[in-house]
Amino acid sequence: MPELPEVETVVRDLRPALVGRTLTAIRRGRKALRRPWKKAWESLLTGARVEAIRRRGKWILLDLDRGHHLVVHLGMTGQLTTTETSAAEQTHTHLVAGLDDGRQLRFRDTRRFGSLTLLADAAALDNFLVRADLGPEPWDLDPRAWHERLTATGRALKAVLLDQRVVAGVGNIYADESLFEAGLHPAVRGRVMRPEESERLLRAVVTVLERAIARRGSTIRDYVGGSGLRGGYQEEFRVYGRTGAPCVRCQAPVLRVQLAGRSTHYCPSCQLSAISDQPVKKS
DNA sequence: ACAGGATCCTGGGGGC
DNA sequence: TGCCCCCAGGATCCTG
Repeated sequence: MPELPEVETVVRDLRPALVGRTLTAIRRGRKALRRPWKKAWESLLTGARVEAIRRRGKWILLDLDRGHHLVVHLGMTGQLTTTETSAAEQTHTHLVAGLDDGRQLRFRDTRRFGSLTLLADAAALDNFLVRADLGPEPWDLDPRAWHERLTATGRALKAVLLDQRVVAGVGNIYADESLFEAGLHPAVRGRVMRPEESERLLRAVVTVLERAIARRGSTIRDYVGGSGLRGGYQEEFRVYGRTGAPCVRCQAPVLRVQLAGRSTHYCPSCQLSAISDQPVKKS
């Protein structure tokens, strides 16, 4: 579910609620998540104080005193929230951490594509992020390097945008919305991009992500921010999930195809491109 | 090296 | 009500 704007919203919500707090009791559920949980982490976390909370791509990083880092990925349906201890525990809650102000930090994830990992020190965190091979945050991308990366591949733009090694944080929603913003067809091959088109796409990605952050991300079904509030950007979708509905610019029906294994939504008129005539499987 | 497909998991919605 | 199929904000492993 959560892409960069949603993860950023969770981090911003949790910052005032967590920084300076000490974790008290830790309770971990029985079901496995995407990465194995080690029992020893429970005692390492108990008594640890949260020094900072940050985001890198779609990863949430909790910096603890004693040098540990708790790394959280929300997968498709993950929720990381603080709540009153008295709040009823929802189904699919996999971690509950007491806080020294009497509240609780909870991790809930219906589909269990998310993960919780405790890393021992800064070196282990560096190693973890190196292995994840994360590309730059969108606003740190050098336009020339971005253009070179695009033209070095025969993949469709949609596939490149979803590749966390190229740019960190973009997922299915914001890839489609960015391509619409840039007026580029999702099936265009990176190889044929001209410098001004690459730059237009990069600007579109940044613009769309910033708009989405301002609206606290998008809630389609599961997503909530760190305080439990839903996002609002889904009200501003121009193509994502609007199959068959009229394009907001030209009224042509929005199309949906499969691309890079994901549902892809676009306006065949506004995102028409002379170089986009590659066959695309209808779905 | 690269691209595409299958896979992990649960739940909701639509059609019959 | 039940059943079956398709769909879902992601990452990773396997194949060709």
